[in-house]
Amino acid sequence: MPHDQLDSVFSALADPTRRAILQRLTLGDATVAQLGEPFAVSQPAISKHLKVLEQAGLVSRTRVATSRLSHLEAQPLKEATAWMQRYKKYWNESFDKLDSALATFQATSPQPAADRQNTEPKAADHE
Amino acid sequence: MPHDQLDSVFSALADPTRRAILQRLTLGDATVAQLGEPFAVSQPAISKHLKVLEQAGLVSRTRVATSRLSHLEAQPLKEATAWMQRYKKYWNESFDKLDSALATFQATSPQPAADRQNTEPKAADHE
DNA sequence: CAGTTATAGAACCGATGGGTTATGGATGCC
DNA sequence: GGCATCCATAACCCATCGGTTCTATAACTG
Repeated sequence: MPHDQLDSVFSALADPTRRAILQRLTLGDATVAQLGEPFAVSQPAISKHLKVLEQAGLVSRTRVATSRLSHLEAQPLKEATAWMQRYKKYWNESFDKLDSALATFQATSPQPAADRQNTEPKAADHE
Repeated sequence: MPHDQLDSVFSALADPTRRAILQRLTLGDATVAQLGEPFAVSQPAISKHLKVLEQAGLVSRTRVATSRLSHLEAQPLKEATAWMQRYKKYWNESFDKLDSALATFQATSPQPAADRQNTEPKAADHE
């Protein structure tokens, strides 16, 4: 999963209205009007949310008569979960591991005052 | 996990620099300067990212001499994952279930054209 | 074909986000 | 105490976001 897809999925999920829409879609496909009904916002606002969800790959849409049915596409959630799973082993890490990071290099100029340093990640490739 | 905590966790994760910082922290605690080193941004920018991560509960910080060490706190990731797990059963849903949603009510005024309707979620409580 | 329904798009607005530079505060060192 | 180092805060800029209202388009209905 490329960065920007994670970007778009996480930022789509960052909005409570959009999360509620996804939850609603677990009950089955729905029209824009139906999806908007629980919320005190205008119809274009819902359309915008759906567009965000669609671009994140979380929703697909099909025309049915004058309506457009939204359908939950959960695959990106699977991939986002996969990304988070990397951190599983840190979920219940004991507190006395706070100091586990050790100095493993002596690098350039002004060293930070503390001597608990880590290896340089350098060109960390952002995932 | 309350909404706004999910909000802050997901929006914290929506930024690639912040995700990279989290990943860096799996190697061990680090100073602000160390965390910023891989990125072509100013020091205050990193401080801001750390503040966002801290407020999302993803990072804790302790003073050590003049530095402040950031420590990964993965617990919110566990909870965010738990939220996503609700969708697990939709991850590999077969396509012919597109129509699985059935009309289960005949409600108010203008019915959408399609007859594949769902039960009204009404006052869906946003999770 | 005219009208109605369902939705999308355009234009706008205030708030927020990520970035900057400049400055201030806390701590360690001589 | 004075200075250097590490970091945070303030003030600002511009882009994006979530919302609005108004209008346009697409498809059924009579």
